[in-house]
Amino acid sequence: MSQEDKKKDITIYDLASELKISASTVSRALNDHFSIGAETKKAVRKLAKEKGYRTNVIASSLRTNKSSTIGIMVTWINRPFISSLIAGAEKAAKEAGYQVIITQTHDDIEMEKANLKMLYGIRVSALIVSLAMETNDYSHFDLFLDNGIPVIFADRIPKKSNVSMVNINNFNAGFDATQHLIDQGCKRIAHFGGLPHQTLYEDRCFGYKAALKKNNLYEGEELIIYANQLSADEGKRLAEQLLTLDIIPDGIFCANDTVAISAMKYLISQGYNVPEDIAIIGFNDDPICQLINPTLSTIHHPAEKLGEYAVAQVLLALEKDYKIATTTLDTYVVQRGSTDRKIKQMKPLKSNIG
Amino acid sequence: MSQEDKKKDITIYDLASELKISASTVSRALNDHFSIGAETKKAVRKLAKEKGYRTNVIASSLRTNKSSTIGIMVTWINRPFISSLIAGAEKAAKEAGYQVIITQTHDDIEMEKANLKMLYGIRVSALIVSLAMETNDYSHFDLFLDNGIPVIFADRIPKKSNVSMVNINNFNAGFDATQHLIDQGCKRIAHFGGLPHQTLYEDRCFGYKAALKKNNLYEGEELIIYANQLSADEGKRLAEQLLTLDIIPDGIFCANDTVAISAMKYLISQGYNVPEDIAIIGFNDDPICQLINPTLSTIHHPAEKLGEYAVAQVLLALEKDYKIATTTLDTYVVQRGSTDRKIKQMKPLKSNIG
DNA sequence: TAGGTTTACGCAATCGATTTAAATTTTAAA
DNA sequence: TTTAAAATTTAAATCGATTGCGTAAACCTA
Repeated sequence: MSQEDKKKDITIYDLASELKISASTVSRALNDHFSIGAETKKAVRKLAKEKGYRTNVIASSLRTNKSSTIGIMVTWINRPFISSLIAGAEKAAKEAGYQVIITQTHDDIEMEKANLKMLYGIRVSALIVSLAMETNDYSHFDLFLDNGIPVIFADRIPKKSNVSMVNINNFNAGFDATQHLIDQGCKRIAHFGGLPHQTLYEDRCFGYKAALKKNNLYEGEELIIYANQLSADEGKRLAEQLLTLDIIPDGIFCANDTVAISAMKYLISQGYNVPEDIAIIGFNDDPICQLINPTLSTIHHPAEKLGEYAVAQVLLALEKDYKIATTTLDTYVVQRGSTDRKIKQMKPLKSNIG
Repeated sequence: MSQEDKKKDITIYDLASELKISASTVSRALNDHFSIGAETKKAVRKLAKEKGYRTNVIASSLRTNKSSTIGIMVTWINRPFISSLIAGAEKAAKEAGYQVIITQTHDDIEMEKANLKMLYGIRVSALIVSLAMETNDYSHFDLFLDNGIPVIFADRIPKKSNVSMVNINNFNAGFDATQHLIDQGCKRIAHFGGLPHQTLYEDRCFGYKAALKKNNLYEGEELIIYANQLSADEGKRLAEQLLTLDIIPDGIFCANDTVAISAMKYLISQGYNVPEDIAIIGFNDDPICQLINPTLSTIHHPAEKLGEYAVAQVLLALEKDYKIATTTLDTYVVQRGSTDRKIKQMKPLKSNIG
């Protein structure tokens, strides 16, 4: 296709000259401005439709310094709960007449910064962010905040209070997960956690500790093992480390499903029975939890709802003056095979380790 | 944050007036135009850096009718091989100085059209597309093609030849998968396929048939069962349907892993042994293949490479006049537990059904 | 040194939609 | 019939970067 063949876009000027009115009238008619007569509006819209007019959003954005686009910046789009979050946000955004643009940071701060610049460049109307794992300096978001562009942090939220956020109650979730293990008879419970400078992992850990304390169970720093990435590789590493302990725990609360599954596989390969010897509960309720054997108990993460609420906050911030707000959603335990000791106890059971 | 507080962006005019030169010179200096003196360029860049100047890509796009952004439109970002494709494309795009914007169609034609308009609206420089399942009319892409904006179809490609594409050799893949089952001793092989109006599924099916023919095995239309969505639910449905056949096949080639896994689970739940009674091979090599029991044999899909090649074609199309080209990559069989009959045959084996 | 080139830069138009302020037409009250 | 008020519409500026065209200054060459 050579240059000359390119179709030229229809502009408001084309419509204006054909209707023998001014471009400003066309613009206002298309935007349903009150000052334009009903007849004129109808005529403009009719012709616009006929001619296949499509507003040049670039020009519009240049003038208004806005777009009808919400940027979503996440760590990895292939994480099930992240894509659910996006799906929820897309749904809500679409209903409100907004488009959504997605970028991923691969958990890398530099990419986070680069994407941020890009999204700022295309003048997204608002931004929904799930932070990169390492991020603990938030100054690169000032570009948006200083310009009054709403930023909503979702799930991986920053440790500062003067920003809008949607998240889950990680403390309660950690507590519930641990309590669930306790209810299944676990006496010595380990925790595979994410880096505690991310509040969500810290809170899950706090919940875990609180449950131990409430039930008068042993707490010890050696029971908490941290993962940098919460990846499958890390899961194996953590499980290996777990097995070096003097007393092997009989329950593990993992900060995500990926680590839980990987650890479970490794422990089983080493001859441990799950849940009899070691019960395991994950976090997020990824679809894979139901596909493995034993199926993985986990905390259900309302990721899709989180996305919807994030957009709801965006819309509020866009309509009114910029408001700070935090929405916190609840989670619940999903019991599956990896912690289901009740049934097993029907049959004679070999005694737990530790 | 109220309106008045907003920081104003630095423009080339700000730089120009401070340096007492014209805005055009600033613009050219920043773009390294040959006609600008080295001294001037240095001074402009220095001040730009100091002042934190950031080019307004919206204004630039308006003027040039281009952006430095590549749009990627896929069906579902949470499919492992799709996110790999995106990762590959992002990597290649980044190296070439392009940004990437992702949208998903949820396999819905209307969303495909809406996203297309949006991406056109923000003047992406090029588009990489994996088609929605139902798409068999491609006229909505004319908006791009008629305007000389490169469109590269990836993986799910259209049934027309005058467009650029990157894909895998689905015929060979289907052949290899089937041949692999045959090599494992399967005599009667079923195929769970995607809708054949998508060429990739059609080709896999052709490969399947060709392998049967070459090995003089029974071919019958009842052995081919089509799925609309290739989802887990469908996988179960297809397996149920398979069990209604007069003679139960001893091997299944599934058009994706999701269906394969779901079908396998169902068959095992019905008392069949995999791979002894029925061997199963999937397609894509999703990570989950290694996590289930038995592990799933599959066709490795070079999705990430596909993404890289797609961007390579974009860059070619952008540099030169728009060229049509097709890149086809090879796949290979990954043998895992679900087809591993050789080892089992060491021990006495109950005879295959059918 | 006159005339021709280069080099380096500025002017002003342009991209298309929006918006302020002003002009025009219509309506309604006096 | 006037005239103020209301309802429409328009002209022109604007958003910020790019670019065709023009030109002054510096540099050559014969």
